[in-house]
Amino acid sequence: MNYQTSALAKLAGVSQRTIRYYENEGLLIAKRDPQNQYRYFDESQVDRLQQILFYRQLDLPLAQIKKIMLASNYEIVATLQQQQRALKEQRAHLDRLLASIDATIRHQKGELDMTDLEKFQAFKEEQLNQNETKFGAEIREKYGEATVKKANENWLGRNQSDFQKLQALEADLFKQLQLVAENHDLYSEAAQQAFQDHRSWLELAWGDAHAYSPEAHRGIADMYVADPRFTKYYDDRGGLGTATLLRDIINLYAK
Amino acid sequence: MNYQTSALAKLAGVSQRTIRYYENEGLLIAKRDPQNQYRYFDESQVDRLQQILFYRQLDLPLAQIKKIMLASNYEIVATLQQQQRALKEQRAHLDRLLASIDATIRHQKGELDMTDLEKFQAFKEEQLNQNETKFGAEIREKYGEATVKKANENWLGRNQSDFQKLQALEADLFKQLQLVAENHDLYSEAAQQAFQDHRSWLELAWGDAHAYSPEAHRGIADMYVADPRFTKYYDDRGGLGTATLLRDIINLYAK
DNA sequence: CTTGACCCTGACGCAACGTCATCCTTTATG
DNA sequence: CATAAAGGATGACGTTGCGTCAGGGTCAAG
Repeated sequence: MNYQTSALAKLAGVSQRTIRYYENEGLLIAKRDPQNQYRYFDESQVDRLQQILFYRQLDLPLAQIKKIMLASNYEIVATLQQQQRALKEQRAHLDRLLASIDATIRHQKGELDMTDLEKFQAFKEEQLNQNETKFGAEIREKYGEATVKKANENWLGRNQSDFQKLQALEADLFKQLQLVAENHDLYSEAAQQAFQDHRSWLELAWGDAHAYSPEAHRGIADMYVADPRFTKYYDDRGGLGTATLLRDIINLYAK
Repeated sequence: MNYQTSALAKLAGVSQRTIRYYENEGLLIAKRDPQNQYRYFDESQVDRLQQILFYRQLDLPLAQIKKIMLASNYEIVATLQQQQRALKEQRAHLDRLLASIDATIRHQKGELDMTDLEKFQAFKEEQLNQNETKFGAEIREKYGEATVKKANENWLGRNQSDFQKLQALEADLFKQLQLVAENHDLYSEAAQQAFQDHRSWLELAWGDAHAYSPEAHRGIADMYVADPRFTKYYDDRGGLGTATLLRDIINLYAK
């Protein structure tokens, strides 16, 4: 029993284009009528197509499917496990996005007075996870890929209580910065306290993935001014000039 | 303060190509130096870019982002909610795929004697969910989109106990079909019981989304023979010719 | 004045088909 | 048997969001 293109397409519930495409890609094999070039598929191809569609369901790229169908059982399992990891990662990604989108919606609705912190926090997590932020890029250059990776993992694995400590430290940091802004004294108690707050924040944020160093601390301080995302964050919460102030304080004490 | 392309790109941690692309798409606005066509972006564009990247994170297509940034608060929320639904759907999809892939891996490893039923079940769920199966297509033609949609939701929302009832009905169905195959009597008790089993299965599978009708029942019976996926399924479990037998029985009694 | 370092504008590539447009057979109908 | 409708085939462009050259003009420094 031979199927023509449209018959096979109907059987499998896909388009003719798909059938032809698969044949062109070498995933399906058709006999050709030498007169009119019509394609004819036998039952074995029906089975093949079913297999292809099964793997396609799992979002495996056609190239992989092609290999898989020639591969040993062992290799198939390896491929599937890899795909499994990829899908799990995707799902985790979606979870983060959903959390973020949810916060944003509630913010827009005004139901929740979402602080910029939350937004920024979500944004940071996402950026850290994707290893894409300039922050990460710069640190990475200086301290190597592995260190940053550990730091990221550490950040994401942070638990609720650490998270709250971080927020508390930030709160005090802004309080101190407020004082410094009022008395204009970089050598005041408040300034020193601000520096300590920020240093503690950093150490906690980095966890044991990366030991504190004054150089790195100053590098980050510079970014607070150079990167508008961070500048905006600090200026929004502490008033105009806060990012610059913080940078100056850090540069003064981080030695 | 004006940023050139590369400066803005670095700030945001994206490529120059991305910046130019966004400008071409009208998402960012640049002043041009009339002499050399150099782009210059002011701070407002930095903010815009941040917003764009935020929404891009949520996997919103650029076209949507373009609209959103001109839209009212209300419309933004609507768009975000839509996106939220889409993402949730994606997550559910991933969950199903992961279940399927897990079963397949264990099957390949031989750890689990996955019955074809499980595979088929997963396949069916997936197909139903995607509204793509020929089964669905044909029913849809006959009874309209809304009915099928309800049926699908119903199927997917099915609980464990219903699921087990369905399997029990199928088991009995195959037992009766076995008997009919042996005595070759379409008018036997077994044949009538098989018909009743299948009818009950159908009604349970459709839930209250769609009232039973003999025409639909016969349509489905025909598909059991026409569609090799279904044919294979029945023949594998009940022996060669089972699909045809079942179709004949249904055509006889469904009036 | 030359040399990099930058900027610009095309234009192709990617993944997996959907969707024409154009042309050739096969099949059905009058 | 002529013609029309139906179905098959082969390009080729469109889609999405950029990555990645290639080719060419521009600007600051030595």
